[in-house]
Amino acid sequence: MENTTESLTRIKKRLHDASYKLTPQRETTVLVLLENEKDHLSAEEIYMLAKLKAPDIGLATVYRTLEMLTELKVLDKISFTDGLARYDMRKEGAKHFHHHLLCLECGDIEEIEEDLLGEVEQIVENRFKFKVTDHRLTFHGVCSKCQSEAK
Amino acid sequence: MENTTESLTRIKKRLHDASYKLTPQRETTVLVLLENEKDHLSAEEIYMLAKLKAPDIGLATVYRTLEMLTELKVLDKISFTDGLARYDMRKEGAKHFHHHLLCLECGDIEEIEEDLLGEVEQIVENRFKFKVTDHRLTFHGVCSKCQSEAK
DNA sequence: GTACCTGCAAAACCTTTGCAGCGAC
DNA sequence: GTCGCTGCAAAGGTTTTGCAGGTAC
Repeated sequence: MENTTESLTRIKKRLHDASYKLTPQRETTVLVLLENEKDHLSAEEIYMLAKLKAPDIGLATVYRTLEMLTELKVLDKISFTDGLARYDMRKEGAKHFHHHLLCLECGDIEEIEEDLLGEVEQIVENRFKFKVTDHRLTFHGVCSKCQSEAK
Repeated sequence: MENTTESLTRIKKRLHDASYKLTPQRETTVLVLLENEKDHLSAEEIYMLAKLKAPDIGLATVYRTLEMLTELKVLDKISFTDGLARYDMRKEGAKHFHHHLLCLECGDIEEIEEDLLGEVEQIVENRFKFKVTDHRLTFHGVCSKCQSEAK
């Protein structure tokens, strides 16, 4: 598993290759994302956490950084049922966006790393002549924790 | 294939069972949805089309109707990449939400009726002990039309 | 009369934009 | 000095809410 320092170095290089600078504000934002990789934070939440590290950071800068990182495919932008955008780190080398399990009872979001759609994508490409470049897959249901509690 | 009158009757019954009235405004909104079933309309677009049939209808009423229909599972609310909510009729008897193919070049959205996820859902249920009740699956890529034009 | 529904306007909310200033080179 | 980046405040766009009035029963 890649650690935070390695990830940061990799992202730094990504920005540099695209002629963006890794300013202190951008580094802070990226660190917040790396330290909360599993949390599907919203822009506002990222801003709040960034403010703890760098109190002078502005919300607009966070939005601009998130937009830039999404464009560079460091991040994926996704919206679940509440209608506001959330941001999710794309794993190193991941060809596709990972899947999500959204629990309708507790709201928890679990991630599935492995790509379960290989075969399904083949069907889509062949039957619909649609060239797949990425996907969004979220299952809605009840997580194991809520299932046990319901008993 | 179910026709508009049958669908309207079915939805009318759905509202009645849930103690909602099918007011003229609600009927207009439902008709717009049925007549544009393939178009993934936004609330604003639905409002515009409803206004052609009933010029006095208010935007808030349309929003309230859409919320009610979503709650009754007559509609599914989904947001693609542009961040605003779009509404999609759930097919009669459909257990799950259908899939979408979003073309990144022309923005067109194609629907896939058949459920391609049966096996994948089994894996999710068994491996992650997650009880699946529904899903959202959208493939991003290039539609057949844009592929031919690119040549 | 009561309960539900409506249109309008205002408010709330999330996100983007304009702009003056700052900093690296 | 130029160019990119920043914070702030304002604007923009979507959705929700408060409220007075209307309608069905």
